[in-house]
Amino acid sequence: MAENLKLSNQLCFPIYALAKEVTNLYRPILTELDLTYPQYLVLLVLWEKDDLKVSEIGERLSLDSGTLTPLLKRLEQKQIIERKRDSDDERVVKIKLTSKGARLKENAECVPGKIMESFDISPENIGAIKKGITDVLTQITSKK
Amino acid sequence: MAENLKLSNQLCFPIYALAKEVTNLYRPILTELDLTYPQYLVLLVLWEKDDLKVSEIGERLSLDSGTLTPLLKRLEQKQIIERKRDSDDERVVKIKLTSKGARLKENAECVPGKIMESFDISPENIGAIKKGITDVLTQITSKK
DNA sequence: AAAGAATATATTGCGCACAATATAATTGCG
DNA sequence: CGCAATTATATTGTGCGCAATATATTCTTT
Repeated sequence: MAENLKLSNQLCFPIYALAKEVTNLYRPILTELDLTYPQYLVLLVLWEKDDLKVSEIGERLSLDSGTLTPLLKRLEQKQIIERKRDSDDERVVKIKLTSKGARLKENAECVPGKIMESFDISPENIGAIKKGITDVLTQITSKK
Repeated sequence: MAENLKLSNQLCFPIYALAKEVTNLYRPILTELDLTYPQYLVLLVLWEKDDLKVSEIGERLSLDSGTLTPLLKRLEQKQIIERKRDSDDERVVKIKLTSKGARLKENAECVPGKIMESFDISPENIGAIKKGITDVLTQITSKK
């Protein structure tokens, strides 16, 4: 068998598999907060800086409007955010946390810790792995 | 702002983002073969060992029947595989490559090379990154 | 000021990914 | 043997993720 087509020789399959495992790791924890992992990511962005355009959230997370629009509408339905057209530029939709959305942050404080418990690795090793991953990531994305 | 909720301090976000970038990298290449990345993964498994149960493919790729059944039906429609109930145990569906599916392998030989061109990293570094990722992966999955 | 280009978001359609449930076949136990 | 438990796949429903396209607004150029 051609070596290059063996699953065990693939680099990308572990990346794909790990990403799935990671979101599975978050699932039970985030379900308690009635959130999905992508919704949680959007909130991480908003907790850091509120009142953003859809496109600004998209840039941060590499997600387009086809993904974000329905996701944001679901967050709106849960009254975690507000979507409002910008009066200065009616093309723009600004996303603002509601008070409920802002308060949710306190409940989310414990999430990273719970996740890290599953990673039974030293902080240094985590740093090294993260560096490896982000290096590959910046390389791929810079190539476009 | 609480440091632990900063996006830039997350380990899992780069993993999530990298997995998306990777499938985006495969997309134009696999589109030429009329395949998606998960379909390609199924074929990697079958090219290595043919005539597998749905569950055996699922174990290999960590995918359940909810994902695989429709995916395999699409591969069947493209006449790349055959789905047939096992006569010994009618609960089991065996997946076999068609001659077209077997021939597709030749056209796929070039895929890993094209992908690796996008990773402008030395083989040693790729190996190290892969090790880091698979280590985390086995750790998480062994914890269940 | 009007027409056309550019921009921002929304919509549609398709294919995963996974939980929950359903269906059908097989096995095991009394 | 007969029936409950188990096993294997299928179905349903929800939520991404992304390409392609649509719609609406703003900017540009003349």
